[in-house]
Amino acid sequence: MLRSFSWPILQVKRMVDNNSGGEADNFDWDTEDDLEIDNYAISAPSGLSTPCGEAVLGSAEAGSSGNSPNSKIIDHFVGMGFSREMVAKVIEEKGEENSDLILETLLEYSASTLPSSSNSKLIDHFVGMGFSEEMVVKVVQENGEGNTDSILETLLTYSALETTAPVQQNPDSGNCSSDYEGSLLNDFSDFDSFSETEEIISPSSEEGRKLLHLTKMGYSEAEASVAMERCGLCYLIHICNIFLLMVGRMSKFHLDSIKDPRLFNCCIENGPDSTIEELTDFICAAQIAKAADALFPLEDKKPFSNGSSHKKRRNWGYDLLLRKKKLKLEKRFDEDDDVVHLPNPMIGFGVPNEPDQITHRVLPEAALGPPYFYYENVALAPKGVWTTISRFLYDVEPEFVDSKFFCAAARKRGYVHNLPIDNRFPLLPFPPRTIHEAFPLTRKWWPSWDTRTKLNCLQTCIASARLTDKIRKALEDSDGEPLLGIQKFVLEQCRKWNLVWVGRNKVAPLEPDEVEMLLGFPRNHTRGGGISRTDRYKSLGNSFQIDTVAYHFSVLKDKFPGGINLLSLFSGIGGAEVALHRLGIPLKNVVAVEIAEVNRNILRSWWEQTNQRGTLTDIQDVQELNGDRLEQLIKNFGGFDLVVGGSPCNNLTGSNRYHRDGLEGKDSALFFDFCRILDLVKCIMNGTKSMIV
DNA sequence: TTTATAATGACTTGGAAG
DNA sequence: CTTCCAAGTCATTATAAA
Repeated sequence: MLRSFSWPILQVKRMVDNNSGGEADNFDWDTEDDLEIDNYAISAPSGLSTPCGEAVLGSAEAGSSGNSPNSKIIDHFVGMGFSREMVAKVIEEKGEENSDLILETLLEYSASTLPSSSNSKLIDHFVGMGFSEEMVVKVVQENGEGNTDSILETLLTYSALETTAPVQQNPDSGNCSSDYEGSLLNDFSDFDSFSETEEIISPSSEEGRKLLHLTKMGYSEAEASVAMERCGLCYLIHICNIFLLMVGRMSKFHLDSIKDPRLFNCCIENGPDSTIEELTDFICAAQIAKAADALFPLEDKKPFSNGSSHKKRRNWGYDLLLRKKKLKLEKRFDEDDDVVHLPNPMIGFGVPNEPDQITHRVLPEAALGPPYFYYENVALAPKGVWTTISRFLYDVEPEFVDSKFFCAAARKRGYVHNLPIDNRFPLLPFPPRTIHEAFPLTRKWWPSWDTRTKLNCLQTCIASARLTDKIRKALEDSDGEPLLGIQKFVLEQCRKWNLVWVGRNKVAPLEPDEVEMLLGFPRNHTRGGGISRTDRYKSLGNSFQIDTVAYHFSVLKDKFPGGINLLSLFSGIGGAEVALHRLGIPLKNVVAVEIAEVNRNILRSWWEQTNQRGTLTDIQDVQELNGDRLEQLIKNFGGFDLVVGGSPCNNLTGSNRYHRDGLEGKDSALFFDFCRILDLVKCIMNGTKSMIV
């Protein structure tokens, strides 16, 4: 199942490879824009056209809290990417009761703005892969719609051969016979407003130089220069996606809450007059141009001296923005793609004492170390999340493992890493593998009808005393064997809250030290030092399962007998450090980045009481870890051997009923900082190497 | 102000049943 | 094939207590 995992980006890359005869600049940058805008108009409150964070919020609120009774449903569809005007009109026509009908009509209207395409979904599919719309339409006409494989083949052939085909502008872009010209014109005027900022970007102006300088804070020059070798277009898309994410963040949150140092500093340097357009436009243009220069070195060397090419590149960035919107939209009714099938049983490439071990895999070239990297997050994330994570991490297939194969509690996690997978070995002694082994005293009180042998995932909260009391009373009411209904209720709650039997009719949540034991940490690892009991549960619930992670890390023991330099992002209570230590891999230099002070204290005191001989460097926030800082750190001890991180899951996990927003969520978006930092480390280390060689 | 406590579903998946 | 059901999930928020 996992083997048949296919990553669309690979196809894009293949296309670029075929096309790499120095003619890649014939790639159609421009023509899709108009079509896409027609199809997926940006609605006004998306934040691109308003001057600042406060204003963005203001307008969004004005939009959602208006006195119109159906403003909520309008917002719903606007959030899906339709223009407000179109939604309002459709609701007026169809009423607001039947949301399916509304959606259908909206899609119909959107599709009707596509120029005479017989199957817009099919075309969008291939356009989404990176082919130009013209080419796709042509090929579909030639080959028919039936055989998608032959369409893809032909497209690949065309993009390899067709190096001199004139790029045809869509002549109908302003001639669209849609009922929504008003909204479309508005959208165009939004785009036009970007031209006002063009001179800011030009390096000939004072501000331009200042702003240009800012890019260095995130992406070093070295990075751009090796971008071509690394992964071609994939890299460009990567940069664009980071940008898109920032746009998303900016439109969602107050300007004060923007932590990205590039944007933040840009705000400061540019003064309070800076607008969202200026900031995002700058970052987009600068980064895309930078990447494009690395990609197409034969083209104009000066990134901004040619107005039209600059505009093309920039438009391509917005094209991507639109494309991403479209993807989101497609997900609503086309769920063929983007589904990662979790293996059953969830054993990844293999776990100790189980058959079906896989000891060989071929990693994409861009993924190869040094450094080794290891990324972790919840397996059961919303649809598409793991596809995105994998794409951003060099298309490495995630390894999904349930920690119930290592200890007495389940923990379904995905791990994306470039570690070798042969000759793994487990930590010894084995931890208790069943509830009874882990908590022998509970056996006496464990009823026969509670058939659990493993606990469910250890989370950050525990059951209330009222619940356990309720269970006790329900059981005391029945004499002897409780009624089936009672059994069912009790068992349901026990599974939900991981309750164990501690007395007659008495269930209880686990104690913090019991959680420590299950997760493989030393007893009292999180105890004392000023942390509250509530926060212990929270920190532990957010941590690695040591035996699982150590099993994956075990292959490093032979490779680094003299010790390891570790960059630990989102290090929490130090799961990675503890795992390596328990494997007997010496820790030479550890840079741990962790936002919570209590967690940093826990790691620090563990470091001191385990008599570590290396050095531990604390950093508060991943977003203060920029290129300069990393360059300095890497210079100090010659590079990192391993970069580990499990970025926040709270916007991905099913437990979150309030803000399960996916990778764009406030906290889970920090995943992209993991990517950014890993990128920087790779580039700096490669740069250093080539200078030495 | 910090900490503890209690109340609060949605979404996805796999598999059985029809 | 579709429909239904069971199971599971690194959580957030409001409020009371310390």
